[in-house]
This record gives sequence, structure tokens and C-alpha cells, in this order.
Amino acid sequence: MQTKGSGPEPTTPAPVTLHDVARAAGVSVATVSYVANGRTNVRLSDATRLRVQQALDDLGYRPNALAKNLVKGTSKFVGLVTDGVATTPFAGQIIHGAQDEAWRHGFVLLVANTDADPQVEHEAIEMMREHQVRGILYSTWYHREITVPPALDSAEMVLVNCYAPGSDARAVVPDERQGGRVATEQLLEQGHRRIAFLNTTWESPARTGRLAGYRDALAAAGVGFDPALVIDAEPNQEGGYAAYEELRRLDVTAAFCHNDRVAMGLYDALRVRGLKIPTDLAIVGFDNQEVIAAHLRPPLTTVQLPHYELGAAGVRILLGIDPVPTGSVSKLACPLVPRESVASGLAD
Amino acid sequence: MQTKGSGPEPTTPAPVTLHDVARAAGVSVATVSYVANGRTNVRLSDATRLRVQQALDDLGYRPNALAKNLVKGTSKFVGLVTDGVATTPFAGQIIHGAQDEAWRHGFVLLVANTDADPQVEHEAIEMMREHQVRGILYSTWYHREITVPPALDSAEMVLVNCYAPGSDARAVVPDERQGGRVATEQLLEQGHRRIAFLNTTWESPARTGRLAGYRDALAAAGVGFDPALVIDAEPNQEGGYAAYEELRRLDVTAAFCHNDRVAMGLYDALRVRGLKIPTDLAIVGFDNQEVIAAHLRPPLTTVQLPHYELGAAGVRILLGIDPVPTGSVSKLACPLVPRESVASGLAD
DNA sequence: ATGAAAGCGCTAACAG
DNA sequence: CTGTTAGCGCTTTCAT
Repeated sequence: MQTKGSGPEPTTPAPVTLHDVARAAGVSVATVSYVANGRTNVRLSDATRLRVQQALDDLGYRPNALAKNLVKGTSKFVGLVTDGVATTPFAGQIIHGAQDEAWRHGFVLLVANTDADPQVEHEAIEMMREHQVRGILYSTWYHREITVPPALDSAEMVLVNCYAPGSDARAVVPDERQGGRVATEQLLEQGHRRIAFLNTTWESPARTGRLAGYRDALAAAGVGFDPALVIDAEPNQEGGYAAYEELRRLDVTAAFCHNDRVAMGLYDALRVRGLKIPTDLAIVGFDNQEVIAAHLRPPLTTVQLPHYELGAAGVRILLGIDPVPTGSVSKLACPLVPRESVASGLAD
Repeated sequence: MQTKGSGPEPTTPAPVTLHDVARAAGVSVATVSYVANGRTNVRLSDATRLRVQQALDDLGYRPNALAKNLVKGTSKFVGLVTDGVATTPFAGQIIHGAQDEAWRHGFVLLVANTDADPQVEHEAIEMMREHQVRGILYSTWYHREITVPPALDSAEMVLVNCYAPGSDARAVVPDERQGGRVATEQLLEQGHRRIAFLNTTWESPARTGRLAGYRDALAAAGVGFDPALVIDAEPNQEGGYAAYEELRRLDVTAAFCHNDRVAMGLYDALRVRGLKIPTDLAIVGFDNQEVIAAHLRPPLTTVQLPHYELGAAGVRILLGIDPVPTGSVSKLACPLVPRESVASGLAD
């Protein structure tokens, strides 16, 4: 309220309403509403239309979205509840993709980070529903199986970067298998035949999917699968560094690492031995973690998780723009990001 | 609507309203409103209170936040418009901090990534205002000077990770100078006296602030400032690697790097020469970019940018929880994250 | 102790 | 062509 009170009133100035404009233009609120919304199916004289528009501009009218949504019964909100994508370096792209796509369709993104706390998760979802969100994106910071939180029952929603086997929820996840395949193919194309795979020790879709892709590529190239070439490694620098001990005894010319961090550790191990990449060993990573991959020496060829697209696709499915059947889980391709850790000429 | 219509109605089931509950409990909506909001200052018989509560639970009543906010005239939204914090690895913590803090006070976070496009920025702000946000946080992905977008005029807002010299906007930024000081002190405490500073070439508060901090620490320790020890380096791995050429001629025992990436490059340069950290050279970085700092060999001692706190503090200022005067720019401390790239015993 | 009623700002029939 | 009116779901005096 902009009374002349001397108190420091930090509230926003004057919310000018349809009513104000109507009075100023000497017309009814309905008329103002029409021109404010640019409705052409209503017939208005150019004269009034102009006069109203003038008043609209003069007073600096801004519609109250709350009121608008109330009457329409549905808001322009899309909720995103995450267990920590905001916390994670590259998974933040899920937010980015969701926000961009939502925006593109006139929707605003409501985000809630739950840090995987079921209580917070529950409240976040309730609250979004109270705000009449059009739907909710439920996402995880790494690709995994989940069980849909009860609060999401009978809510319009789609799972992002996770999936729930039992449920009929629609989901969108990265295509780990295709990613594993494209990584391996890259090595195969350079003539490598004995390719080690430093797989993660964590049970996950990434672990099984990428392995399957690795085998797909091998099979397609007519190269036999040798289980001995699959090495368990902790999914971080230390894991990659340690794995070298095992890898050296394998007589391989290339290694496909579960992620960029493992690759980074492997780089270290090779450097200590004075070995060169890609001549002594060609390497491909996974994740395309910018800060690592693009700046390792040599820059790391890797595969990218489609986080941005995951968020965007989730919104598209939610809004019904990409129609997919109930229970479907869409897999998004993981593109190869070629750099210099795999020779461009024939290796070996 | 759950009519028996055969069409696929993906809309949420049945929005049960106050009215529904009132009828079910045989009371008026006012009464229901009272108990739904747990108002104790209104006197209601325990009997009705219980009966209404029962109906509330039975029907699974969920208030419509839109309607609630409409009548109260203000929403429970806080907007966050960023030029790309969602895009950046660690700056995503600004979102996280803002979201957590907003949540703590019953507010929801509306995010909009503008990718620094003024047009998008304008629309994002307008739209947030239409949604009657309580206030807007305007943030940048790296600490810098900005000019406040006109759309923000006369809006409740605070600048996060950026500041606008001319304006009377409140801002909250990292204390670069203190960060530079604490980093240098760490080296000084270990007995180092000739400490190189690999400063960034980018003109920025980080560049000038950290240098000032470096000098502060030197002065406090009675060590003379030698301009020759300040080396320009591109703020990435390549910059750190290249800077070694200059650094080797300097006869220093330690180096303070503008950021972790530069430190990473420097690690590489040292390794190539067979030099050891911290014995041959002690190193401290800046940013605490987890994926690098914690996993370098040895792990990197660094200074952390308080992104999470920046977001949280921004919200607190916005909501008036942390009262600060108009035009003030609060500086948040950058804590030291000690690891192993600085010896624990006396070096040199 | 409880209910009726007046809006919040806006949209959408329905009248004229 | 334009104005009147009835709500959207909820809060809040003011009666009773």
C-alpha cells in the first residue's frame, strides 16, 4: 500500500489492475481484458482498441498471473524435483534443458532440490501440486532405478534420468548401451582389436548398459569378447590410476573408461610410466565433463550424457508435445565427442 | 474431471475445494478455512473442529495456492534469474543455496536461465513479476560488475555474485580479497617466502581482489612484494602449463594459482619435469572444483567460492531476514580447503 | 461458536 | 460493438 506512511515500505509500487485501466480508458474491464490479450475474435472498434491500448501503456499494466491462472484453472508452471542435480556439476544441465524447453512453451520452472530426503521430497511435491503445476518432472542426478514417491500418484509427471520398472510412469533416460557402443566403435575404427573396458564397480544402468554396448560393437566388428579385458574400477581418478596395474598385463592398445575421471586417473598412471596417449594407449572416456575432458593432455575423446536433452525431452513429454505411451521409457542418444586421445590415423 | 467420458483425460483427478469439504462436514467454508489453516485465535468447538478435520483428511483436501496468494495479494515465490549458473559446474550451487533457503522460509524458487540474452532476461523478469514474486535474485555465473536491467527497476531484488556500482541495489558477492589472503597465508605459514601468483588475464574482481589479498598477506608477514612474481596466465589448464616457463626462472618455492584449472596445468608442467608437489613446489588453487581439486595427485589445497552461501544469503536479504542497507554489497568469506599440495611440515 | 458475504484480479458467457 | 455479470478458490470482516 502506497499510503503516505513514513515507514520504509519496500513493497513493489502500484499494482495497476484491469479495473484501473478500464476507468482510465472509460470502458469496461471486459473490453480491457480483450485488448490486453489481443483477442481478435472479439469485435472492437479500432477507436476503443487504440484508446485502451494507450491506457494500458500509459499505466504500465501488467496482468496478474495468479488471477489469470485461478480462473483458467491451471497454471503455467512445470515443477522439477531433483535429488541433487543442482548440486552436481554437469547434471545441472537437466535444469537448464527443462527450463529452456518449458520457457519455449510459455511455462515457468519451479525447482526443488530434495537432497534425496523423502520428507523434503514429499513436501516439495505437495507444494508444487498446491501451486497447480501442469506437471512434475522427477529427476535424479545419476541414471538409476527408483520407485515413484507416493505423493506423485495421480499427478501428471515424467521421470527424468531415472525409471520405475513397476509403474506406468513415462521416463526419459540416456541410452547407455548406444553410448558404450559408439565409444567402442571409435576405437575399433582406428584399428584397435584388444580394447580394455574399465567398468565401474557400482551396479547401475550405466554399468550394464555400457558393457552391453561395448559387446555390441565388438560383435559387430567381428572381434571376440574377452571377459578378461573388462576391469573393475572405482569410478574416479583413483580407480583409473589403480586399474593400470591390471591393464598393463593385458596387452591392449586401447581402453574405454567408464567415465572421464577414470580416464584422468589412467592418464596419470601412463604419464608416470612415461607412456604416451594415444600412441601407447588410445583412450575414450564418458560424460564429457568439460573441465576434465577438454583440458587433459591430450584432450580426451569421450561420450556425452544428454543431460540438457533429458530435461528438455521431459518437459516435452509432460506437456504432451512429444506424445509417448504410458509406461514408456525413451532412451536418448549419447553423442560421441571426438578429441585427441584416439589417434586419427591408424594406431597399433 | 473424472466424468465417465471415454476420452483420455490426463488432467489431475479431482481438485477438492473448501466448498466440497464444507458440504461434506456440514459447515460453512469459513469454518473449514479456519481449521485448515489451524487458526487458534478463532473459537471453534472441538466437535466441529474434529469433524471438519476428518472431512479434510477423508477428501484429501489440498489448498489451491493460487487462490490463496491471490487474496493475500502476494505469492510465496522468489525468482532467480541467471545468465547461466545452471550451465556452469559449480555455480549451480547458487541455485541450490537459494532454493534451500527459500524453501526454509516457505518460498518456492522460480528459475530462469537467460544465457545472457537481454531479451530473454527482460521477458523472464516480466514474467516473474506477473507471477507476483516476492522478489528477484539476479545472478551471474562469475563474479563481475553489471548494470541492472531496466525491467528490474522498482522491483524488490538483490544482486548475487555481481554488483552494480551506480545503483542502490543490494548485492552479495564473494570476498575475493580475503580469499587471496587466506590462500597466501597458508603458504606463508609453511615458511614460503618467495611465492608466485599466477593471476588471470581477465579483468575482473577476482583478478584485482585476489592480488590485493596476496599483497595483504605478504605485508602482514613482513615479506616484500615483488611484482616479478606475479605472472599472467590464461585461467585454464593450458595457462597453468604455459606459465611454468616463466615460473621456473623465478626461484620460488610456492605458487598461488588463480584457479584450480590453472593449478592442474601447473601440475602437468611439473610432472613432465619430474618435479614433486609440494616438495619442489607448493601449490594452492582457487574454486575448489571438486572433480579437479580433490582428485589431483596430490590433492589440491584450494580456496572455495561460497556459491551456496551466495544464493542463500541473497534470499535472506531479499526476504528481509538479513537486513542490510540499500546499496550495500555484502562480501562472503571464501574458506580455505586444505589438502596436500602444501606441505604440513615446514617446506623449503 | 459459526455462517453470510464481500472481494482479490481476471475471464468468459450473455445481454443489449 | 461493448458492458454486465457470474464465478475461479480462498480469506476475512461482520453478523447472528
